[in-house]
Amino acid sequence: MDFPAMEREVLAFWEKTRAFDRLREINAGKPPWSFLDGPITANNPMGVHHAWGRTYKDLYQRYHACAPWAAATDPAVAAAAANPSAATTNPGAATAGPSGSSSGWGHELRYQNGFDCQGLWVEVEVEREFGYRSKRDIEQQGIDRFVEACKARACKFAAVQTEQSKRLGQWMDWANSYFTMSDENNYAIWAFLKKCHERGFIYKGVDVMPWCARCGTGLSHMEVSEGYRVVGHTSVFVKFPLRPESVERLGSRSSTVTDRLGSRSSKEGNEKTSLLVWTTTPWTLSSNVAAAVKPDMTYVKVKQGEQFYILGKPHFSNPRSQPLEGEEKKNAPPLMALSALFKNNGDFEIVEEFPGSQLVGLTYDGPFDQLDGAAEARGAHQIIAWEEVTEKEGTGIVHIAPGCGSEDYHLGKALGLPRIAPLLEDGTFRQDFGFLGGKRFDAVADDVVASLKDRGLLFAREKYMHRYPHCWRCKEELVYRLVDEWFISMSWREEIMQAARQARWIPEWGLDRELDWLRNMGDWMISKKRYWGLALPIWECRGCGHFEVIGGREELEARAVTGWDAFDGKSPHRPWVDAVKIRCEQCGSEDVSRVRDVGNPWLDASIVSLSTMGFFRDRAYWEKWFPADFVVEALPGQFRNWFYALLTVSTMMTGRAPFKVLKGHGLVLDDAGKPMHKSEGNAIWFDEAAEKFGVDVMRWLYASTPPERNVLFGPKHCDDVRREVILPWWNMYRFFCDLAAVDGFDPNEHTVKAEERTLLDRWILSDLHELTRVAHEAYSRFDVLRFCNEAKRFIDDLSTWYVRRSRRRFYADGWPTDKRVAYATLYEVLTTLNRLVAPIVPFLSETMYQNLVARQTSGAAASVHHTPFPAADAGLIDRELSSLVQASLKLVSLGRAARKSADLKIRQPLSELVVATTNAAELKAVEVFKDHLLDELNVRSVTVRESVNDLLRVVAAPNMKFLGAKFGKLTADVKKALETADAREIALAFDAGRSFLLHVGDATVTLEPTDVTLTRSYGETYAGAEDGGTAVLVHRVVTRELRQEGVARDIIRHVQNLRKESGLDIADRIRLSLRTESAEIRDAIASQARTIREETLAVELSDASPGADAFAARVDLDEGALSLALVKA
RNA sequence: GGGCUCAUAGCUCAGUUGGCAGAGCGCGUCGCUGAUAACGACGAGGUCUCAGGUUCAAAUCCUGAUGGGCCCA
Repeated sequence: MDFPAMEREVLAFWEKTRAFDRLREINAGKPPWSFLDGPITANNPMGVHHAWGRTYKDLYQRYHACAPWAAATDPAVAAAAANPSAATTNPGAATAGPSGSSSGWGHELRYQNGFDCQGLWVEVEVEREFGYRSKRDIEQQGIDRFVEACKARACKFAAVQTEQSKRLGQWMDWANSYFTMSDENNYAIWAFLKKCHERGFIYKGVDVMPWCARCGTGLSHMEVSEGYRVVGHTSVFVKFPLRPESVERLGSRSSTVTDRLGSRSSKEGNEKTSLLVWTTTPWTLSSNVAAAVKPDMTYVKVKQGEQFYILGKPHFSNPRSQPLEGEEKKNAPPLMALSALFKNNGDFEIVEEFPGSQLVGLTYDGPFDQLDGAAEARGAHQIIAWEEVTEKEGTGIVHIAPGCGSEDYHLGKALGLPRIAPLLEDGTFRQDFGFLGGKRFDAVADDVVASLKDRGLLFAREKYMHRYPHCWRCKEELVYRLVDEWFISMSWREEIMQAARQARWIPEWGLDRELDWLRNMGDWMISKKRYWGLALPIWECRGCGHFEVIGGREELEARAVTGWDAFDGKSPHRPWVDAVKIRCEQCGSEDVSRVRDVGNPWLDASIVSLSTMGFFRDRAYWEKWFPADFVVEALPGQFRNWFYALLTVSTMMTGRAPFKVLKGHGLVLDDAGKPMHKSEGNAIWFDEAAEKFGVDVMRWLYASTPPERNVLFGPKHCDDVRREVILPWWNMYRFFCDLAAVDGFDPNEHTVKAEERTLLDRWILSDLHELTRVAHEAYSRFDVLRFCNEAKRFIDDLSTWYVRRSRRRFYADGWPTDKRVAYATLYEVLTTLNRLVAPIVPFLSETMYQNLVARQTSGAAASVHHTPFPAADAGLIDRELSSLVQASLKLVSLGRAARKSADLKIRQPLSELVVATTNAAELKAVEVFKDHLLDELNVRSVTVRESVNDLLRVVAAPNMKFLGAKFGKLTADVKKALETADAREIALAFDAGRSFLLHVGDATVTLEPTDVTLTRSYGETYAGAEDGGTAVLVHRVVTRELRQEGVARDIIRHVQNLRKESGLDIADRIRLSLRTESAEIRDAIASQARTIREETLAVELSDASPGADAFAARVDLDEGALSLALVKA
C-alpha cells in the first residue's frame, strides 16, 4: 500500500471538490471557535519539526469544525472537568453559543495562518545571497535594495511553506494568511508603542551587550549561544594598591584577628598593600571602577618582601585548571596555583585572615587612572560586596568595569557607579584613551601588560583557554559594549501577570514558568540596530533630546513636515519611512528624524491577537473572535518570546489575556534523541519525510506523543506507527471492502435490529461508544494523546478479537441473519472509528469514507470532514460485558500456554478444555463465550471446575542465589529438606498468598516464592498453565480421530495457500488431487474428504496424476510428504 | 547560584482517585493462515535512579540526594 500516493490523490480530490471551502460554507454562522496561529518564520522550507505544532493546530481545528456545541463551546465545562481549580479562577471564560440553542454541531472558524517575515534571520540569508560581509556593504549597496530582497525572500518561503502545509493536510484559508511585515501589522505595533508611551513606559536607556565589532551590531542571547568557541586569551593578575587611609582602616578592623594570629601588626601604616585581581580581558582594566569581594568569604593578607597582597583564602592554594571539557581540556596547558605563582617571586607568609565584609568600602588606585578617558573613575575606585564572586577561579577579588561587561553594568547601575565606555562601534578605543586610542580591543593585550609592568602593577600573566562567545556569522570575537537602546518599562508587570492567570495553561506548570519570567524579566529592550524590521516609530529631536512615539500612518502624515511625498505609497520600513521628518513639539526644530533602530522581532508577532482580528478596523468582528479559544506552540523559548509578547501587548491594549487555553509542546529530535541540525546532517526535511513515510503516519506520531516532552522522529518511529496502528486499521478496512464487494453489501439495505446482535457485536459496540466518549473528552481538553492510546487499544481489540472471531460469519452463502448482523455491525464500527480518527489522519479517513459511505449512500456528505462528530450513546456502553471479553481473552491466552507446554499446536483438535477458577467474570465468560473458546482453542468441550489441585504435580527446585543469601550455613540443610518436602503444598501455599514453613531438622524456616522454582504439571492426561488463581488445562491425549482431523486441517491450509499462489479468486471452484505415500495421511483424507472438499471449494477430490495445466506443490506434513495439485473447475 | 521539568525492561514509552508492574520494538522459541510483503502466542529481560518519610498498602503522595533537559541569573 502506497500511502503517500493515496494522500496525493486525496489532496487532488479536496482541490477538485473545494472540500475546504464547502466546510466553511456548512459552518458559516455557527458559534465561533477561535484559533490564533503563532506565525511561522518564513525564511526557509519547513522541517519535520514544524509539522508537530501544525498537526495540533490542524487536528483541533478539525475537531471543533465538527464537534457538538455543548462540548466544545463551553471551555469552562471542559476546564472544570479537566482541572477543577481552573474554573473557579476563570469565571469570565465561559461563552455561550447562540442563546438558547443547546444542540447542533460544528463551529465557524477563521482558519488564518500566519507568517513571520521580519528580523535578522532573514537578513542573514539575504546577506549571504548577496555575498555581503558586513553592515557597511548593506549601506553602500542601498538599504532599499536590501530590504526589498528581504521582503521577496519572506514571500518566496511563505509560498513554499503554504504548499508544504497543504501537503501536511492543514486546512487553512491560505489566501488570507497574515504577514507580520504587512502595513497593517506594523502600524498596529505603532499604536501599541504609542499607548506604552502615553503611560510613560518608553524610554531610551543604555545596556552593555554582546557586540560584533565587524558587523557593527549587538547580538541577542540566542545569537550569542550559537557561537561559543574555545580560544586562548592573555589573562593577568594585577595589583590594585589600597589607598593609605584604607590600609589604616583595614588594619584597625582586623586587629583582633591579627592579635590572635600573633603576627606583626600592620597598623603602623605606610606599608604597600594591594588587592590581587585577575582578569581574562586586560583591555577592560582601562575602564575599571570597582573591585568586588564576597562578604562572607575569608580573605588573607600575604606578605612578600615589602609588599602585602590581599586575596581570597580558598583561591590561594586551590589548584586551577582551564574551564574546558573532554579533548579540549587535555590539550590545554596546565595552570599554576596562586601559591605557586607567589613562590616564583620569592618567600611569602600569610599574616592575616579576615572576612570579605571588612574590605567593603575601602578604596584603591585604579590601574589606568592616568588616562583621560578614565578620569571619571579617578578617586572613585572602591571595594564593593557581591555574592556572586566565585571561590573556584580567580583571586576572590573581581575587577568591575561597568562599561565593559553585562554583570558589571548591572552591578554598577545598582550601586550608582560611574561607567566608562571605552570602545567605538568598530571596536577601537576612543582617542582619549592615550596609548590605547584607535587600537582594537583584541589587539591591546600586550600594550596593557607592558604598561602595567612598567608601573609595577603586574603580578603575573598567563595564557588562559576558555569558551568565549563569537559572532555566529563572521566568527569574530564578541566584545561587551555599552550602547543606547530603547526599552519598554516593565513596571506594570503585575497587570500582565494578572492577564496570564486568566488563561488555562497546558501543561499547568506553564503558567508558573510564565509568571516566573514576568516577575524576573528586566525592561523589554525593543530596539535593534539593523535594517529589516519594524521601523520603531520613535522620532527623537537631536537638538533638545525630546522624543515622540507616532501611533500610526495618519498621525505621521499629519505631523510630517518634510519627506511625506517621498514616503507616501511605500511600506513603513527603512529606508523609506526614514525620509519623514516632523517638528519637535518641545523646541520647534523641524528636523526631527526617526531613530535608526528597527524593532525586536517579537514585537511583530506580539500584535496579532489584535491586528489579525480587526481590533483597529472592525471592533465588532474583533469582539467576536477575541480572545482566542486556543493557541498552541513549541514550549522551549516561547515563555520569553511569543507567549510573553502576546500577553504584554494584549494586556496593554485590552487588559485581557489574548487566549483562553494555551498549549505547549516540546522539541523534535532525531531517532537517536539528538537535536536535529542542518550541519550535522541529521535534520529531516518535511518534503522528504512526507513522501517517505506519509503524513498520516507523521501526524499520528505527533498526536500520540506526550506534548510536554520531546519526540524522537525518524524512520524507526514512523515504521512503528505504521505497523502498530495504520496497517492493522487499513487491513481491517481492506478485509471488509473485499468481502462487501463480493457479497454486494448495501449499508442501507442490510441493517440490523438491536436484539439481533450477538454478544460479541454488543461488546465491540460498547467499546466503540466508550471510545467515542473518550474522544470527545480528549479532543475538547486538548489531550489527543489520551485518545490515541485508547484508539490504538481499540484497534488492537477489534483486529485480534472481534474481526478474528467474526470472520466465518462473513463467509456464509446468501444473507442469513447472522451474516447481515455481522456486516452491519462491522460497518458501523469501521465508519464510526473512521470519523473519530479523522482529525488525526485526515487522508486515510477520507479514503475510507469515500469508499464506505459516500459511494454507498446517495445524499451523503461529500467529505468525511463535512460530517458531525459521532455522539456516544451511554446506553450502549456495557462495562460488565467488556470485562467478560477481557476475561475470555485471558482464558484463551492461558489455553494457548497450556497447549504450548505440551507442544500441541492449535491445528490439532483436542477433546477437552478444563477451566479452574473462582473468578466470577471468568466463570461467566466461559458460559457466554463458550463457542469462541472451543473454536479459538480448537477443543471439543469445556469443563469448569473450582480447582485442579487434585491433578497438580509440582517439582520444587531450590533457588540457590536467594537461599544462600538468606540462610547462610543452613542452606545445605534447607536444600536437603526441600527435596523431601511436599512441593504441592508449597505451591498451594504460595497460590494462596502465604509463605511456606519448612522443617529443617529441629528448626522451621520460612520460604518465600523467590526462594524456590516451582515446575507444575498435570500428569499424563492434562497439560496446563496458570495465572493467579486461574488454571486452564487441555486434555493432551490425541486419539486417532482427532489426529485425522488435525491432518485434514493441515491439508486444507496447504491447499488454500496453493489456491492463493495460483491466483485463484476466493469463489473459484477447483478439482483437487492429493497423493501421498503415507498411510496415515491417506486415512485422514478418506475420513475427512467432505470437510476438505467444502473448505477448499473442491468439486472433485482424487489421487490422480495432475495434468500439465495444474498448479502443484509438494509439502511436508508431520506424518509424511504430500503432493497436491489443483485446476480451476 | 535560582526556577521548572524528567528519571519505569537492552531501546521507545504506557501506567489520574495509592491496591498483584505493562505495551511495542529488538532477542529466543513456536504457532496461525484468503486481512497475508500481514498476524498471534510463549519465553528471557525490572532493587519502577537513590535515601528517608506518610500509609494496612507507594512506580504513584511528601522531603532530600544524584543524573538528564529547558530556562533564568
